[in-house]
Amino acid sequence: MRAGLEPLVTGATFAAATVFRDSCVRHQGGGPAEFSMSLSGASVDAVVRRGKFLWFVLRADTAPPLALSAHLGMSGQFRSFGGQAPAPHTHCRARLALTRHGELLTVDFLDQRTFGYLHVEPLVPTSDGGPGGQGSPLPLLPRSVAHIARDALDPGADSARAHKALRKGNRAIKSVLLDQTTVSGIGNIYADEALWFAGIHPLRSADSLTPADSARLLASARDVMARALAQGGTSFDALYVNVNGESGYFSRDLAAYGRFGAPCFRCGTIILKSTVGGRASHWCPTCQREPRSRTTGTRATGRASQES
DNA sequence: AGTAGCACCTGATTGC
DNA sequence: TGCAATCAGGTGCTAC
Repeated sequence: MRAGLEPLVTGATFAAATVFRDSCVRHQGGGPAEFSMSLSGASVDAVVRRGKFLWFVLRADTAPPLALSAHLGMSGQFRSFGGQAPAPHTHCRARLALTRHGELLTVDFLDQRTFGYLHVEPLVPTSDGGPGGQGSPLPLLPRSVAHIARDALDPGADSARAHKALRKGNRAIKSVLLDQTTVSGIGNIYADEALWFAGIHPLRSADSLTPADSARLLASARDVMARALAQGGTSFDALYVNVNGESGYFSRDLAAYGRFGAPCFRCGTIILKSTVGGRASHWCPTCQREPRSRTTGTRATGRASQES
């Protein structure tokens, strides 16, 4: 999504912003009026991503500099239209009108499940140093992204630090992968895929991983995310499309997620499904062996009954 | 301090 | 055909 937006909006200027559902700007203290006012006349210098957080860096004529931050939640999309835009879709929560080289550009924010949001907020110095994230020209992050760790694919990520963070605590390793303050960008699908590739059971406690385990796991996560990115993401239906409304193709290549009851591609064992930390989880009981109870004698937390 | 659980929503699908 | 229950790719707050 970031890569699709960047060439369209870099150098463009916001002319107007219309909010169709107030809750999509719920993090904007002054509501829709403040949101529209903050954007009006602002130009876009860059489009940056860190994990699942995306932001448009606004030209810095203010102190502190500002960004238009976005999170797509579960079902958010951006759709762009050049020239005359069609009537807004039922799920269109906000419409952004921009101009560039005298041309009109419309960017709609659609979101069926309304977990996504937009807001204009200050950019602050990063706590982890270096560039703000992919696409960023500045060592700054939106205030609401300051607590998010670097992306698994961020070339500037400190992998020694990531390995250490990944192996901390006794939570299920899958829960740690989903915790965006450890390593960001890994969601429920890519967590299951990374664990399958690395041969690690989702309920293994994080502190039971060896350094070799965590290295293999992070490498698997990077690999699956890079392959998904090259195919335009993981689309199951019309809810997950790019800025032109087109689907990605990675769902064809999933090895674990959504394959409950089907044979493992490595060993043929039937893939199981259960919940870990409240999230649907899929794994091969042969390639990803069940953790034995730990030295404390307690059972793995979050263990749930398996579906038959 | 760290973590589990729930709240926040809409809509498609499944089962009765 | 209708209605209720269930499920969905995320995050952050609250209560333990």
